Amino acid sequence: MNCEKKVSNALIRRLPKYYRYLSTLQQMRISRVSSKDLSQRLGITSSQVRQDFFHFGGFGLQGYGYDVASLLQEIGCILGLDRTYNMALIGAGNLGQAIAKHSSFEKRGFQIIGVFDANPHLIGKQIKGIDIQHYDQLEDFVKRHSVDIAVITVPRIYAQDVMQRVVDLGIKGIWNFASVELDVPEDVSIENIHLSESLMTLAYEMKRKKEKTQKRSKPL
Amino acid sequence: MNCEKKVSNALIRRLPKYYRYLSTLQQMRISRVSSKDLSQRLGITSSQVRQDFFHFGGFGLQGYGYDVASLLQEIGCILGLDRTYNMALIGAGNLGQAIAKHSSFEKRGFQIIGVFDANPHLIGKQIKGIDIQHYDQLEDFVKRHSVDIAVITVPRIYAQDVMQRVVDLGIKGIWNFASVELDVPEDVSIENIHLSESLMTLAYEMKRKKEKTQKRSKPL
DNA sequence: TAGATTGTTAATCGATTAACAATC
DNA sequence: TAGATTGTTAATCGATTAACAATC
Repeated sequence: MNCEKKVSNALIRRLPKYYRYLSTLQQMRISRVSSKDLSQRLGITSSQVRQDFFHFGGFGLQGYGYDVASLLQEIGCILGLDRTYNMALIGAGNLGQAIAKHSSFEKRGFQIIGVFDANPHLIGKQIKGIDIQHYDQLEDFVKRHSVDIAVITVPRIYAQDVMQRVVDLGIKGIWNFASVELDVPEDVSIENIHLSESLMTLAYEMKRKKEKTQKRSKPL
Repeated sequence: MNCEKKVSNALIRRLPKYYRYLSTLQQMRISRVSSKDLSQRLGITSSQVRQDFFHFGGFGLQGYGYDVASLLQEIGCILGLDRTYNMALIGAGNLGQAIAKHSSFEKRGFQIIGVFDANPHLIGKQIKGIDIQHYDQLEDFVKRHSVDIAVITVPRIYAQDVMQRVVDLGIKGIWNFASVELDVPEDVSIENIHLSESLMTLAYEMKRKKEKTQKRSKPL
């Protein structure tokens, strides 16, 4: 019944924020929330909050607000968090190992079931009880296990090749940490974590704020 | 002369992408690029590319295109990459250590000069030749060194406190990896890397594409 | 009932795209 | 000069905000 209208990218990016805040509300045993509460917390207008939920059919009750538990469930369902995802991590360097050890994804149903690297010194070592296997064994592993998402934490120069291999093996989700724009086929989803882009954006913001402050303190 | 018109968030996010691609072009010794080339590479329209650069005054030459070297320099300057940034990393857990060891930021002028943690077992160990110091020594360190950016890689529950401390010490830039929305003062810039939000977005995209494929293969 | 707050349409705002004159 | 490609304005598109009727 929903999913028909186009969902803007901006809205998609807000959904996890709603989800996260609603989770904390639930932990705090708060059962009810208004669009105004939500808007203040996320720094947007209450109009937008209502418009966002209306987009998916509207989950609230006039004069009351939204029920935290059911709203959380609805958004979780929209986001596809009502299932688990198996992930294979490729590239067991510093970042890859840190991601693999990061436990908070598991709670949301994202579990790393295989770790791969091409460096022979790493093969056989364990991360969180998972053996690091050689990259050549990826194909075999994917055939024997259901892998939903490939986490790419290899150096940038290998990223395109790894992506191609992963796509050829039929994996439809890619979480890419290499700082390259990967061209994926239409039926494959990709999410990028571009650390250096984030730092550049931070530098830009800092520069702009500094200029503004200086201009204010030194008027002509 | 520039910086007067408002720069949209969407445009700010494109600047690092231009910058990165121009860097690779320069490495490949390609000295000239057209808005069409750039647009195809980044998956946007050439109109937008020209509009983007026009926003900052226009860096091209009619009938020729853009000079890679000078465009790179201009964008670097806009982004504030024409200087170096000293960073203090707070939270030397898995993710923190991985970030500290990640060498690619240094090349762009972002250098980690101090690492802090509250865990006594970590104090005195080294990451890339930098001693891990106790969090209590942060204040002293900031007084003796120029710290531009604080990298927050502590568990989410401590993030708000760490942010407050860092802001009180006069640091104007925060790179936050904890999955909370931090309320920073107006003169402080913050960039968030929200890994779990990224994963949720990926889950959403995968779900949507799956539905589309199923609908196509099983029409009523 | 009166008060509160959503659902929903319409208005506004801003970003993207189209178009073409300018000019190298 | 002719061809190419930007600079720049105008048109379009889409997202956000405003407003208020609906209704709990």
